[in-house]
Amino acid sequence: MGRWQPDSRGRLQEAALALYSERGFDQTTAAQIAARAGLTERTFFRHFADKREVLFGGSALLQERIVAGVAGAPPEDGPLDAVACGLDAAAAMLGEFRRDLSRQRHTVTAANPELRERELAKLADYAAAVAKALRQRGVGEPQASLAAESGMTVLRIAMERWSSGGDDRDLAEVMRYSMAALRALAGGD
Amino acid sequence: MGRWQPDSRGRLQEAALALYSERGFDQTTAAQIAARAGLTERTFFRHFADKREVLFGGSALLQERIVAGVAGAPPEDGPLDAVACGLDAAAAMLGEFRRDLSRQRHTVTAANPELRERELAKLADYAAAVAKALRQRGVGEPQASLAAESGMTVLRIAMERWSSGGDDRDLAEVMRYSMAALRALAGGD
DNA sequence: AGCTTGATGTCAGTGACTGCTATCAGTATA
DNA sequence: TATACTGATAGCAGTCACTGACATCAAGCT
Repeated sequence: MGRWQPDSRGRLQEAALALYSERGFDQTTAAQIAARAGLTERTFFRHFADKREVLFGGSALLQERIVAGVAGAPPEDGPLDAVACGLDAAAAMLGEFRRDLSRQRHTVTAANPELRERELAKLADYAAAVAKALRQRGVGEPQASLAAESGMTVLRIAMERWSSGGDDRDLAEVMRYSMAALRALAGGD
Repeated sequence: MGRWQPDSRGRLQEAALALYSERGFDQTTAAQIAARAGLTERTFFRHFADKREVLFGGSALLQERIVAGVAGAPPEDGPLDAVACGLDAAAAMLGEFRRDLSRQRHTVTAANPELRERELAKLADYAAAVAKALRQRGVGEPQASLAAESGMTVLRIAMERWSSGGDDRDLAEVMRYSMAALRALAGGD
């Protein structure tokens, strides 16, 4: 067996979510998280750029999936249809998580402005990547950015409904429902 | 004359923008900003909650204007039309600023992830307020949130085009153009 | 004159985050 | 088999964002 326990990163993520839930984000220090994971504060900051980032471990992978969904949409699809394919990919990945964990994470991020800020920044990153994928499909500006941002808005609002328990349906269904509502709003006003 | 120079808050805002432009956000300390304004670090933090907030002085007022625009829209207007009225109000206020100052501010915020995060958080605040105003007009969920968020997306993309110099038209025109593009996207797909 | 208020200053402290250096099991290499 | 190398960690010192408690003192009020 190795010199250290395996999966320090995962242990830090678990410890952080637990402590943020129990004591609150502000009342938790990086040193406490590290100690709970059997590591030092210095090591925490080697794995995560800051105290917030530890809650967003899967975001790079999620972004890849969304972009792949958009890029893999049928060529004849319009911008918003392609974005909807990306959302399906996102729902497929997010739906795998246990819903109680999603809810716990949502409770923590909803309770703290700094964490909400970071969440929005992640969504903006996804949107930029999706806009790029749309441009590669031949969509111009500002259509590409508008479609990408609208898609991330739908993702956010659907996640909100889904993880706060306001809507009991499958995540993918909530997303399709929200997307349809958006189209109706803009189109049949 | 008073015991202190007048308008400490304004002096801090000017000093901060100047220093963030000259040396960069990260390379500027709160103490330096305060010193440039003839004040102490402690006083800086009495006026602004943190180092980022000093660049967002007018945001509360802007939010009021947008909400007033939405609330004052003709009663028969649909959600997106009401939001467009809010955007007109925003454009009227933002268009008053000198464009070179807007551009300087935009350059600074675009160059720094923490500042972009804060900008997104402000837009999310506006969106929440707009959604509330729409609900008071009788719009249900998720339509109210979707319309509000879409409106703030349009505001952001239009501001981006306008202040980075990619579009020479009047800000209000750029916003209307972007809003029309969004409607076309969702409707005539 | 005495009292109150409000904006500021002073000081000491906590904690996020960084740079540098040391350690040491595992691995490759001579 | 001995030796150098690598990678993940620990330890330590430092900067700076931000906070709480208390002091100051002009201006206005009674």
